[in-house]
Amino acid sequence: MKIATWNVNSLKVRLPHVLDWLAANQADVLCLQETKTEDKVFPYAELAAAGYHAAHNGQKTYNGVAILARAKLEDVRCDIPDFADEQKRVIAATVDGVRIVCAYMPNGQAVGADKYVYKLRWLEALAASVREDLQRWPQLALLGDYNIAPEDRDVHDAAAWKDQILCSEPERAAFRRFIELGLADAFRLFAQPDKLYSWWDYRQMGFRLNRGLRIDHVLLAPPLAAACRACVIDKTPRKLERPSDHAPVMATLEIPSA
DNA sequence: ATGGCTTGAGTGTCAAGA
Repeated sequence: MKIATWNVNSLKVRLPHVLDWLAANQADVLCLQETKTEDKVFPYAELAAAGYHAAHNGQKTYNGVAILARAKLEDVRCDIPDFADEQKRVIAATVDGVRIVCAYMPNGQAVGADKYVYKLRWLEALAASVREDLQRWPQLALLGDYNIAPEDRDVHDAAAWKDQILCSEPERAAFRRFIELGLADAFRLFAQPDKLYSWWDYRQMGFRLNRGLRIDHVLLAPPLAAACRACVIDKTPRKLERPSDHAPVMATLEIPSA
C-alpha cells in the first residue's frame, strides 16, 4: 500500500499534474492540501475516471484538503473534533483498514504573530484528537503539510532560519508531540540523501538553488511504521511548468491493498 | 530593502503563503 501527501497550491491549476503523478506512481492514497476550492466544483468525475474515490473538505480561495483513494473511503470526518475553526484544514477517512488523517497545518506567518498563536493552539488541538483517534484506530497515518521543519538538517540554511517561522523551537516541540504519541517520521526510518526537501520558494530560483525546507511529512503509528519499507520525496513534479511549490512525499507499506 | 513568485479574488491591486 502506497500512501502519499502533496500540497498542490490550487487543485484547479494542478489537476493535470495530480492525474499524471497518480498514473506514474500508482499511489493507493493521496492526501492533498491547499485545494483552494469549494466542494461543488471539486473534480470528482475526473478523479473517478482515473480510478480514485475522493473526499474533500474545501472552501473558496484558501486551505482545502482532500483524500484520494483507490479503495472506498469509510468513516469520513472533517475538521478537528471539538475545535472551532473556520479554516478547512483536516479531513480523515479509513481506507483498507488504515486510518488516514490529512492535515494542512497553519503557516503561522511570523513568530509571535496572531497567526503563530493560532498555529500553536491548532497543533495542540490536532495532537489531542490524534491521541484519541489512536485508541480507536491503531493503524493510523498522519500525512500533510506540517509547515514545520523538524530539525536543522531539514533546512537548507539552518543559521538563516534559526528561530524563524517553520523552524522555531515551539513549533518543533509541537512536531515532537506527535512523535511522543508514538508516531514515526517515515522519512527518517531510512537512510536519506542530505539536503532533500519538500518545499522551495517560488522566488529567487529557490528550487534551482535547492533552497528548501522539509515541511511535508508522513507520520506512522507503530503497526504502520513496522510495515514501512520506503519513504521518498518526489522532486519530479517540481520541475514541470507551473509547478506547486511543494513536492509529494510517499511511503510504501507492506500491507495488502484492495 | 520585509523586496524577490504564485494563486485567487475580480478588473485595482491586495492578502496569503512559507
